[in-house]
Amino acid sequence: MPARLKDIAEDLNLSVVTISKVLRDHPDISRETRERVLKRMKELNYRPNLAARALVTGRSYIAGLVVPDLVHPFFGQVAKGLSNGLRKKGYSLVLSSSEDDPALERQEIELLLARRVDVLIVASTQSSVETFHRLEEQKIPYVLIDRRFHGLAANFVGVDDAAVGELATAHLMDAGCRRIAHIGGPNVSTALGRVAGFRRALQAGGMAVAPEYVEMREHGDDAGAASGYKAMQRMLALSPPPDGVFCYNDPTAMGAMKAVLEAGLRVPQDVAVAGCGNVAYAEFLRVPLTSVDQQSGAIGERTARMALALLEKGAPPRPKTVLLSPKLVVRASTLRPRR
Amino acid sequence: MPARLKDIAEDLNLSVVTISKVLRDHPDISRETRERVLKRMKELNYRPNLAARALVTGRSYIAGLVVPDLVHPFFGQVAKGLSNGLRKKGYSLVLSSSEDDPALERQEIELLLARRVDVLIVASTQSSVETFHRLEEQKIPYVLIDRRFHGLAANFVGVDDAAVGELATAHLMDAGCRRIAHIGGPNVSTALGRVAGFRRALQAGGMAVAPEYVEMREHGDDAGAASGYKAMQRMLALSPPPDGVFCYNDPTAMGAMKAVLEAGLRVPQDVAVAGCGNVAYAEFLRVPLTSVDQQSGAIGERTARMALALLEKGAPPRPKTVLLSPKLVVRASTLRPRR
DNA sequence: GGAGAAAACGGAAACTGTATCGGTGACTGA
DNA sequence: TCAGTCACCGATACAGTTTCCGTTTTCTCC
Repeated sequence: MPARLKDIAEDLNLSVVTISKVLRDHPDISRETRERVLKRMKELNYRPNLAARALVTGRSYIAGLVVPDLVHPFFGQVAKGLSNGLRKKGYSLVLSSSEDDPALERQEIELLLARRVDVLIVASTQSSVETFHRLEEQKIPYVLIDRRFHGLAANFVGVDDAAVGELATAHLMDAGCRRIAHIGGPNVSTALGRVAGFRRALQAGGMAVAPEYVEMREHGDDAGAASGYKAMQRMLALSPPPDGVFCYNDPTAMGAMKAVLEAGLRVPQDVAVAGCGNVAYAEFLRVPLTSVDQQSGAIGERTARMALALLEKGAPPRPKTVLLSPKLVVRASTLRPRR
Repeated sequence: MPARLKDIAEDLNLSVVTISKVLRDHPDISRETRERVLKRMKELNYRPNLAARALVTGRSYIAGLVVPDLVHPFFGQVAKGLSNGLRKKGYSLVLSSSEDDPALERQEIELLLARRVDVLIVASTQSSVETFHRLEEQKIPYVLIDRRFHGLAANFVGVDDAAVGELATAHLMDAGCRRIAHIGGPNVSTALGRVAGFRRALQAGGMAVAPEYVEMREHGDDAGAASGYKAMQRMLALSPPPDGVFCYNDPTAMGAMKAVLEAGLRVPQDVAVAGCGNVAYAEFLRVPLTSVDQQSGAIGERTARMALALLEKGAPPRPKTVLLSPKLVVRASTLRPRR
């Protein structure tokens, strides 16, 4: 059994209150007693029972994180940044994976609430905002990351998805592509934002958006590669086929690239490929992949900052939005000679 | 404020004890009261305060996981498998990243202990076993994963690292390589096991182990690619250079491959390359990479099983070891015509 | 009708820590 | 000498739940 305040108190003929005060650096303890107590604490290697503390203070010093998929490097990076940011203030991170299942996500959120987490951070797969309205009723501070909801005024940290789409598409146009396609993702804000940026960039460049060049696919991120592969195969059968494609994310882009190469075409000469996410290994791919960096580390860090601010300063009158600017990382998959 | 047992009790003119019993499906409650209580719980959407419960039962229903790096896909997969396995029994996972820093790891373990986690799961970066002896003194159940310690009898789940080395090396020999090199990792059990397997396979095949063909590198996993790149460059300057290389992990292999290609040599014809980890994108690399699968998903799942067994059945008299068999996944990077 | 048992419920302590407020003794200053 | 102040410490009352044991009521059966 681990030592308790009471044990130390008895050993030293003091009251638990005194020990507790030492623990919390309360001023009205003499230097002498403080040292005796600290010494004894060390000997017993005492650790306060945080569950007990949470019970009385009403603060658990736990943040809950719910992500759709831990294996996705993006969420891994976010979790890392978050964990590092929170650690400094003594917060722990409890992690839930929703497996891209809205029902499971709700259930996990319930569990986290039962644990009385101080703040909730979620990359949601919900299609409705009801869950979050409930959180607001109960005044649970929460931060949405990556994906957000139209019409829900919530604290949010993520990348500017429209800018992602614009950036990649403009770059493809710049690289000389004339028939630019898009392979998109499921029906969440990220995918919608990116395709919107894609359209906007094409229009700004005076190019039409051919409907057959746009395909939005419902898939988990893990199936991205297979999904991109199939979509690209279909597009290559068109005549004329696209000569550039912007993909919702990097796995999708990898699948698309595979389809292009298998069809006997070259990347980037025949079809230029750009992705999003800037995965660590983008450089080592078949053809090194041009990708839009989502700033995942920064998202984690900014989210930690926002979460801590919520806890320390209370909820701001108007929820804050942090929109990070994406950065284009150009590699061989779009590097083709200008003509 | 969330509802408490007391609130429900007062509303219904019952005692908290009764409500608590309903909550835990205790038999001695009439069907009628049970239903009244459940109804009221639903109305208030009551959730038991798990911190309070933990305090009295002494069980937090929390498992602590400490990994060196969340971004590494291996640990992401383990965390996912673990989280899924534990969820079924109502356990949550609190996550700490040690950033490959032994001191930080110890500190995080302390924090988890203060939270009174029921079980600790750690992929340790410690060089000494002292931390774990302390855990044993305090009778904290724990499971080591991935990396273990010579001379420490602890519950362990991981892959058979010697088999990893043997499998990859034997395969390279089989592919006709005559001068096989190894680029190894830092001084932890995984790297040591793999190099041991490497040596054993060579000896079993009647080949000598040239010291200049073996390089063990201290690096975090993130720096793996850079590290593999440098090591390979050095080896290619030897005469004769190796014609096959088994790398500690996939990032290292990617770096090595880059060095080979930059030197104007071909993979696999001039140098065959094998890695370990079987990362999701191995198929899409410059040359699709042959890799030994570490069974990361299975590790997570088996660890969850073992952790739950520890909690339900108590610690077994002798710690158990689960050694998973690695599987070789052959791709183009070692596929060369037999002569 | 009364013993005994079963069913349904509740009182009180316990878990470990924190907050609040009050108390004690020593010293100050007039 | 005595009120006032300060430094230090402790009694008590929680926080929300479980557990142990006890009580009350009803039922069964001879």
